[in-house]
Amino acid sequence: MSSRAVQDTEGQDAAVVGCSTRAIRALVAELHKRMDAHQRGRSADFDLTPTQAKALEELGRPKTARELAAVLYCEPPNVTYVVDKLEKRGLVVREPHPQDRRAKQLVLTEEGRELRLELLRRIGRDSPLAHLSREERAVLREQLVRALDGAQA
Amino acid sequence: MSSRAVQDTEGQDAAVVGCSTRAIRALVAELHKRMDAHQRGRSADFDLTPTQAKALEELGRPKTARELAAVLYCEPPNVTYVVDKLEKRGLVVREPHPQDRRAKQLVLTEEGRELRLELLRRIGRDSPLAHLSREERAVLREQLVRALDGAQA
DNA sequence: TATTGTTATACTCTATAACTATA
DNA sequence: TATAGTTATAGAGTATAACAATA
Repeated sequence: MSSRAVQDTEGQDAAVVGCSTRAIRALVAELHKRMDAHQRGRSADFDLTPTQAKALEELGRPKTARELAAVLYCEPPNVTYVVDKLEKRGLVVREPHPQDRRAKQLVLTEEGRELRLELLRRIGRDSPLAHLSREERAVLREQLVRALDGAQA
Repeated sequence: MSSRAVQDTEGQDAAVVGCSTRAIRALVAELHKRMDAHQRGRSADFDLTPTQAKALEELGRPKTARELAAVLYCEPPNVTYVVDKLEKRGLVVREPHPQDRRAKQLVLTEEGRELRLELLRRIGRDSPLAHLSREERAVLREQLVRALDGAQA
């Protein structure tokens, strides 16, 4: 990132200079891209697509398909799609729901739980944020929470 | 977001509590999602897909197709795809490159320049960050830059 | 021989609609 | 009648391979 001055409204560098909304959007997008690329890479290390990895993470506790759809921000048919693949690999099983016979509980197998923990460990190590001290991460977190707080969901 | 305590490694709430790498990843992803949704919505207001809008933004200065591909993080065929649509709407023209007759300069038309500025103005207004003061944005920006600084690209 | 942009094509991901079995 | 999950299908969006023009 160069630090060429803000010359005009047309310059693309205006996006990363100053503290305009647009500048912050560019920075958030860049940070997200790096963390996402990191997670994508580590997921691939275990032959998991990013969505499969996210599903595995979220199934630390059993969930129904709809609950999983909610946290993955996707529609139920996609959960079927993802869970099919995890089930074929023996990482997840569909169990009958104790209260509602229409629903199913998605539960990690022993192998699924192990892979989940390995994945989380791997993602945490050599993360794009590894160079920050605990204090720096706390400050960053504080600012992110503040930014999210007043924003409309 | 509840504030249930960090109970164990399996709890999904561990993702948003504390200042672990994972917690920050979740926060960055959430903020990015909101800003992205906002931009998607404002782009749609002008009948632009997010990628078309991003291309329009980046063409504040003329670029070749490969340069545009680089900033859009995509492959050249997709640039052809996007530029085709922008050109049909009269927002962009493909001009011969002055130095290299293989390449083309992608240049905004007068209409394209106007739409670009309207779009940027619209995105800046009522942004998800509008509730932050100028000082708060400055602090947030400072932390984001720090996080990006040492991270491997 | 390498590179620019295009065409043709395939693949991934996600969404909608229709179906079943329960509630 | 409404809801949970599945199936079938279609649509974006993106990627790879082959090609023509030029370097």
